[in-house]
Amino acid sequence: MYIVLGASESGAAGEFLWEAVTVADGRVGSRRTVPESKLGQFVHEVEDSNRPAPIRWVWADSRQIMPLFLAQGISPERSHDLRLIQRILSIATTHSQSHITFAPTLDLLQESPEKPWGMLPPARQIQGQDSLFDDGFLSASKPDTGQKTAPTASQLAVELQTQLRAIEAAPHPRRLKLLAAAESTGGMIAAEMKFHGMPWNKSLHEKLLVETLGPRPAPFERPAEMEKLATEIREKLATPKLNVDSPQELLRALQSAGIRVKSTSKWALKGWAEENPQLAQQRRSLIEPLLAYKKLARLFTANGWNWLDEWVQDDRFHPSYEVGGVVTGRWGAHGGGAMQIPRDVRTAVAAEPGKMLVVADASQVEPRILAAMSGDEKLALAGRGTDLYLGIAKIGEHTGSALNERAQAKIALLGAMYGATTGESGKLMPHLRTMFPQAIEFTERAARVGEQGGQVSTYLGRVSPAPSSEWFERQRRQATAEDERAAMAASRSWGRFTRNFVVQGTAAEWALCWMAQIRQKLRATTLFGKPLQSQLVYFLHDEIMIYGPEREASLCEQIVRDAAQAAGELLFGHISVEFPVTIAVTDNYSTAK
DNA sequence: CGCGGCGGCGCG
DNA sequence: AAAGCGCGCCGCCGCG
Repeated sequence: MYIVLGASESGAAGEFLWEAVTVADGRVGSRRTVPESKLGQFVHEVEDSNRPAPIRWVWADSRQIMPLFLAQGISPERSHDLRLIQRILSIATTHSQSHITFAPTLDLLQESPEKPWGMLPPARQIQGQDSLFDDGFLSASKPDTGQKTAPTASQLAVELQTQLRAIEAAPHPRRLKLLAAAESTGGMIAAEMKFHGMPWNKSLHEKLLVETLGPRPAPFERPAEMEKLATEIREKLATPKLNVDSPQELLRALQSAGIRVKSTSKWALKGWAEENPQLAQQRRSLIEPLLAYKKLARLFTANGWNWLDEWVQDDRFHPSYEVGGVVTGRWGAHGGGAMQIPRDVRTAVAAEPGKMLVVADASQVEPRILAAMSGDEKLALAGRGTDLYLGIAKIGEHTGSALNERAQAKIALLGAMYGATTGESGKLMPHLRTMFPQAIEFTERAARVGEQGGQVSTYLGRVSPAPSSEWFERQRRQATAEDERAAMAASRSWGRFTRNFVVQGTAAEWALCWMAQIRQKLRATTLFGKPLQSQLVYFLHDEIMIYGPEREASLCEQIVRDAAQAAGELLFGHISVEFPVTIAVTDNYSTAK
């Protein structure tokens, strides 16, 4: 049963009124008005009295409603986030003639039941998107006035039914239903993570900053250690007024000093130092301070004192995640760079006394997903009970293949998923193809669809965007040899995108299911008759962090492992692909892994 | 002056 | 100085 939560139509003055409307078997049932301050209590009571019959709460936007629940001390069990699901359905329907049902387009995506993707019609059939809600109908408040103009429960109930019909009419309703549930749970988890925050020891962080940069500088000034290095660099280059932060100035100064690099990047500088060991010591002694300066500059600007002031309150880092913010369905994050916390800075992520961090990292998710999607039993077997890359190397050894080392296996497999053609990865590809023809053929089919301007889909049904009209224009007009070359390059490039999309996107779906399973198990588990206090506090593509009392850590560890395998089965059913997880129970993030 | 693009670097 | 995917953030730099 669904219960839709939207604005009440009886817009009384004073406290904001919500309305709850039940929807079951496609019919709207009872209605009830709930004042905002009682919303959490209402949800809690309804869930309790209906247990074990599942209730799925429906709302416009988790980002709006979840903070209300969390502030009232509850978090619903299941949900359907209309904004998130509409986005998933609408990408698939960019081509659709109809804005009522999404089904016709989804049918076109399906060549045959065995194939998880197919071709869409050519670009000229692309229509303007006719979503019901392009006007921001689903947004719950007007940014300019801050006034609530939330959609009513009745309006949302209509949208729900539209979405449910579209899902039922899809080629794989079970999969799309699972995606809707997982994505919605992701919406709740993201809100919970933001609410609880990640433990962040401000004084440890400050200690790290002072030790590496020196004391906090005055505004607009460089920290002492950076200034020292800058002075050293200016002296060695004989350019007293050089701004070390300016790539242009720096590049010119380097070239004047006889260091013939094409860019000032770390890689270029390291490469130059390696290629010219015979050159004067003074010149190489310049590279080191320069690299050191870059390292410090990065720490200072990205995760320095200003960052601490802005993002860490009361020893908690509260990042904003954007569920499905990446085209492939991965989460994005805005503000605070939650998904780029440098290794060195992780020392600041420390457990308080009596608490522990459970840091779990799923091993080689993308190649395992490839094995599962492509049904490549040999690749699945290579990863059973062991490191997948090592498993591949061992197979290579037994069969006398040139691909017989772990490092090679990793480069080759990543290259296959990214579309590498040159370098070591390109060289190893033929051997990989011989070993795993089914998996390799799968990635190449995905690439071919993209090269021709088609769209691909993840296993659960998230569809890749169509190329831009400029892309199609480039394919159409190939007057000169230069045009032809550009068209080919663009085609290949889009092929690499779709090739990667299916794997990265399905891996993101696996990760969503993993987290959803963890959340569910954490909620359902008790210790000495009491619910667990441990919370999911961080997520990074294939890694999660749980924070809670030390005594719960081993339980959490088991939950995380079980959830990983359960996620695989939820997606693919019973398959021979394993999803092993590396777990560190630690009081400091930097010591994990 | 503000803005967007870009080089550079952090993460998976 | 990457190759070969997906991101966010910072400072610089050129544009209007």
